Amino acid sequence: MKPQKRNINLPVCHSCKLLHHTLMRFLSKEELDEVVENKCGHFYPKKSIIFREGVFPSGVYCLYSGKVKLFRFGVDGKEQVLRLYGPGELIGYRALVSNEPYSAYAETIEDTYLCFIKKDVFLKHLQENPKYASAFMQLLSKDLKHAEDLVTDIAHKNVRERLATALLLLKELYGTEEDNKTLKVTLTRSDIAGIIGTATETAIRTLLEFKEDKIIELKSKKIKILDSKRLERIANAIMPY
Amino acid sequence: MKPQKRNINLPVCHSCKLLHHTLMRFLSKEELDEVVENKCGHFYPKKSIIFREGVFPSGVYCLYSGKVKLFRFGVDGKEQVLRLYGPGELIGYRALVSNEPYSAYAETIEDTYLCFIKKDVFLKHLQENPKYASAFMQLLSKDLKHAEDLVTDIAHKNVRERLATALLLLKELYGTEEDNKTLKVTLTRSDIAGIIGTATETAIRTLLEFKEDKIIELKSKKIKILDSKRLERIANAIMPY
DNA sequence: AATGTTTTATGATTTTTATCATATTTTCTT
DNA sequence: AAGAAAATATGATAAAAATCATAAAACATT
Repeated sequence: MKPQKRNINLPVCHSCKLLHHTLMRFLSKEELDEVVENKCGHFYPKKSIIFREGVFPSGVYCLYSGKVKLFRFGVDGKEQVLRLYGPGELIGYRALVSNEPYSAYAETIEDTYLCFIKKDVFLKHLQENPKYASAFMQLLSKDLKHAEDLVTDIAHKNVRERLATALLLLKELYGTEEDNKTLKVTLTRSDIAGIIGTATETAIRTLLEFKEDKIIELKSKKIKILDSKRLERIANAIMPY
Repeated sequence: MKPQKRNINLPVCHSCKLLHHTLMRFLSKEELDEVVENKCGHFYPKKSIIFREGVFPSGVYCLYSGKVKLFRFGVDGKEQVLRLYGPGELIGYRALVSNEPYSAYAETIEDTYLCFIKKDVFLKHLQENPKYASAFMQLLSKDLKHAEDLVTDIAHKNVRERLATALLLLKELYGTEEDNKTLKVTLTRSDIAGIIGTATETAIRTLLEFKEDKIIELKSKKIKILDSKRLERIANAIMPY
């Protein structure tokens, strides 16, 4: 049988190695105590759903380790990835502050540990700690800019340009292995199609095109970026590529 | 010669008819005094630029009357409209709170009056007034949701579906004339193309298709919506349309 | 190691939309 | 009101990407 989501002990925030990479670094010791009392750790195996569209949030998730994708289904029934998350990032706050049900799905793309923080504490700190609130506004702003970038890219870049953009983003976000070239994420072709907003077959073909052009190397799901500069030129539609 | 942007006296916030529709309703009388001392009214004729990509913001704009579009240029050189604004709405806060240059252009789509509020006061109130801050977070969240909706729509709806979506949005946002059917906004076909992210010719053809189908009526730039229900079905890709 | 399932790959075809060219209409300017 | 400029309309064609079908490879499970 498949492994399930389960409760797990994770470090208290004060001693969490990620504290200084998270929003929580703006909380006081006392506030952090409150968080610790109102959080609990979870383990989600690869490909498990953290939350679903339509459900009302009862808190936020803080990613400890692993990788998560936020996505929706389009009217054509295909997945569109809106955002990828890595360690230290908060997930699911948009719907919470809007007092709305989630408008997207969150799913792990590899085995993931995270903390769930209860709504009340999170909102209380947002109300009471101006520095925290201010950092949170910057986070929302950054998300908004990212979403607007995505709109412009999907509307005005072709598949080749979007794939190049996505590969560079994946390198930036999740990093590479010791060779400095092989992406640390493992995604199916259909995940990649969901990221760039295209059909799976088209994503496959474009990846193979890049391979032909010696821009990348493919070893099953592993992608090795041979020529970042070239990808940048393609991503920004600088002709000739 | 073309009329230019010019300074204009607009009501003090306390007696502004729009106060209760704006974010500023969360400010105290004293805070509102400060805003009044640090704002100034402007008139922008139709088709004038309010701000440009790349410039650092020195405040926010509060729309008094008129209509504004926020847009970017895609790598293909075509406009993509990210957001449309109407009376009572704040414009240009995203870049301000991120401490970044504008990442888009704002342009009036008709003669527009607005107030410019200086950065320092705006940020001060955001720091000091938790209710104001909280309402602002909700605004950012709403923007984020809207941008994510746009991503999904552009990636997974076809032109017909996107045009239907846009026409309904225009009706909702800017309303209709006395007949309850004719849109109050006047947009060029190329503006519409920019909103739905397509080529101008395609926007024209799809509008004419809707006219053929008796869903809308076109009288030069005026669009009359004859069958909202049908537009909704098209927008949500409910087959048969 | 064998088997079934999922993912990837590849070809052929269709559909959608962009592009280019040009005509017509509307709007603006004098 | 006339003339110029801009916007709209329309046809022909090209390009990009989706879809459908099927084969091959990779992966998971027993």
